Amino acid sequence: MVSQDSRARILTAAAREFAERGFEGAKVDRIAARARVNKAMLYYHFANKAGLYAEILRDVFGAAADAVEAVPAAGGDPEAQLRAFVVAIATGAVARPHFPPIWLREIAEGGRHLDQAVIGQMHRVMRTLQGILGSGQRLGVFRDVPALVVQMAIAAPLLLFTASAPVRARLKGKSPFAKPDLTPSDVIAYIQDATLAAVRRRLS
Amino acid sequence: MVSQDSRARILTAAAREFAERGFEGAKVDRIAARARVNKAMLYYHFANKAGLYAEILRDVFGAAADAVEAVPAAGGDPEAQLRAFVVAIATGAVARPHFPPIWLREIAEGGRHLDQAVIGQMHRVMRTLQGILGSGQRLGVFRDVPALVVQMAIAAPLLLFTASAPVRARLKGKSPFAKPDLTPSDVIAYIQDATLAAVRRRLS
DNA sequence: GTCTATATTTTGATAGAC
DNA sequence: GTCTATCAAAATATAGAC
Repeated sequence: MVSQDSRARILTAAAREFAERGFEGAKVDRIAARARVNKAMLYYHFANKAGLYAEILRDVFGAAADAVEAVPAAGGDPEAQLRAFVVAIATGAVARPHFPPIWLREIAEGGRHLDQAVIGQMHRVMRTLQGILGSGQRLGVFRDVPALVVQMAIAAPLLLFTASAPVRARLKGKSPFAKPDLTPSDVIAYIQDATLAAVRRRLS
Repeated sequence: MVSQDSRARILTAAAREFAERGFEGAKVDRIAARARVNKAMLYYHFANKAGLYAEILRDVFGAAADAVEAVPAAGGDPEAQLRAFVVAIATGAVARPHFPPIWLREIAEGGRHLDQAVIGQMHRVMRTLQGILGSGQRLGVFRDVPALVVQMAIAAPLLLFTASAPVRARLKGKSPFAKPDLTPSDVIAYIQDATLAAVRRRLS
């Protein structure tokens, strides 16, 4: 159907617009223009700006939760799973480039637009990480660290690194930014190392 | 002078409003109301909304740069300085609670409002960290890691933790958030450990 | 320095024809 | 499903008196 087409185009255009400008900064006219649909079409498919935004939030967080939950399902020892968890968060963020800015903004907003569906998806991520950390503790290889802190120490640098790509590109050439042309892999490797070192039971 | 008073009140009110709502979400009427001044007063002191925002950005980033630069000035071995660097970032963020959300948003925005002054302040922070890492490398206790990655792995979790306080408070009681009532010190200690473990030269 | 009143623009949203 | 035309509210900014 052609309607599916226009609806889908609106969703991708809106994701971009919300990522670049935030909820208030995003303009309905601009979303319609980017999607190459009439503004009235947008209101035919979605109740209003907030409803459109909510749908994108659910999609974005749902994909992250799915990627993360695939990690323990794939098996492996706790250390390998923790490394894979970092990769899952990172690739999820890279695969949907609008995800990091939207998430950062949502946190800064105090979660004003988070509905029950999205909160549930955040819980799925946390439960998965808690599972990995718990199994490591039971095996005696991990010490007892609050999962929320570990989650933040993993996700936050990845989010900031991805979201800051435009700024860093703009500042390129000017000293200490992007000096050695950092790749996502550099960041992933560092966070894997730091996380495992911090979580591992000290042999002493 | 009474004018200083109203000007200062506008600045603090604006910092709060921008932190809570972002540049577009912040409303001039609301800033004036929160500052208990007439809206025309605001335009007497500041050219426009963007000018007011720019002034707050400069203040916010300048304070962070100052706090960070005090660290090497205080001396100590590289490991102690790196720990102190983490504390400086964290206390800077806690002391100005509007700083984390504003910074997160600015990154998500692609640095649209960053002027030369603010970029210079970011450079001061990076240069300081590079100095600490470099001295550790020359002593053979640190390995060679890109300063930008280390900076992100330190600042990002602290920013997210502080900025997410409102969300976490709202979600309190509901499972895996705020389970053991995390304090900033918990996060600081974890990041210090993780950073040092990741940066330290492996003995082997 | 401070206020009232108001101009101007932008923007979210809808009515109604096709 | 799609479009034109348009409304109504909000929001930035200023003129001008005190």
